[in-house]
Amino acid sequence: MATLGELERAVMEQLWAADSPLSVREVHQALGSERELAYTTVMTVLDRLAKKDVVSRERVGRAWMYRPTSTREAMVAEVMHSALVEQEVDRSAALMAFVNRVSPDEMALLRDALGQVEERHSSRQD
Amino acid sequence: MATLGELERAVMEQLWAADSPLSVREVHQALGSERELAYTTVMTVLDRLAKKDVVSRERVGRAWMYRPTSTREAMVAEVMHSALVEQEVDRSAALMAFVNRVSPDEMALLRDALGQVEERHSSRQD
DNA sequence: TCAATCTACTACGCATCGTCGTACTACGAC
DNA sequence: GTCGTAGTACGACGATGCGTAGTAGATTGA
Repeated sequence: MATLGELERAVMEQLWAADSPLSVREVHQALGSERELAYTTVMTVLDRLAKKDVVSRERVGRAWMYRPTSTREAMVAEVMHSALVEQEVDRSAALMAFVNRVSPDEMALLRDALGQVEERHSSRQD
Repeated sequence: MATLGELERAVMEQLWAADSPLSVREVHQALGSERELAYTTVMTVLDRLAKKDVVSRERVGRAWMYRPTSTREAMVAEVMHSALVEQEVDRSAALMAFVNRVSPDEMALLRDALGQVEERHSSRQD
């Protein structure tokens, strides 16, 4: 579930960019500006994404409306975490390597995120 | 490069567990206790890993000796980071989601790692 | 010289993904 | 009520990656 194909990813872009569920036709048209694809190609991809639970769908009239099951950021976090908790890996060393690897900007963002979450945890005990 | 197959992963386990480069035969024997594989199967896998630059090899006599190109932890960090820097993703939100997702233990480790790296950076300015 | 060892190359089956066609269904316009 | 259009369901094909292994050829030690 971590790795989507290229077209699958492009379809997800559209769904994430939209603020409401999209039909196959809408995704097809949105992709149309970048690449020419058959309508059924988009349909197949959305179908596969639904089978992988990456998107969910809901019937509206005779059409299905598709939306992502989670935000892009949540998916990224999921990939990051699943890499970390891989068996046998030394998490401490892996996190050290990770922190060493990020840019200064990202490190600052990480520090902020850590601060916010820890603050939230402590304030929950009021 | 992020996703290795199951057998590829098992081979990497052996290489990471060893403290020196291993020959095909050694990897084959090391795997032998868990699963029965043809010698050439292991050879093929090591060959593919070398083509992917996940391992490097060096000739010793008529045989090749294989070793990982990076530690397991560095590979994990790499996967985590490449997920984070994916185009278009809101890094701040992704890092928030990540921090929210880890266990308390992992959060403590993350805080330590961040502290160590930041301290190292500041002390470098002496 | 001969057997053992090692590599290089090829191959096959299966799963996934990009890509699409065909067949069927339902609904609105005439 | 029929017919075209929009929509779905399902199947399929080629490429690629991976698990798996066989065969051919080279090299080396006895």
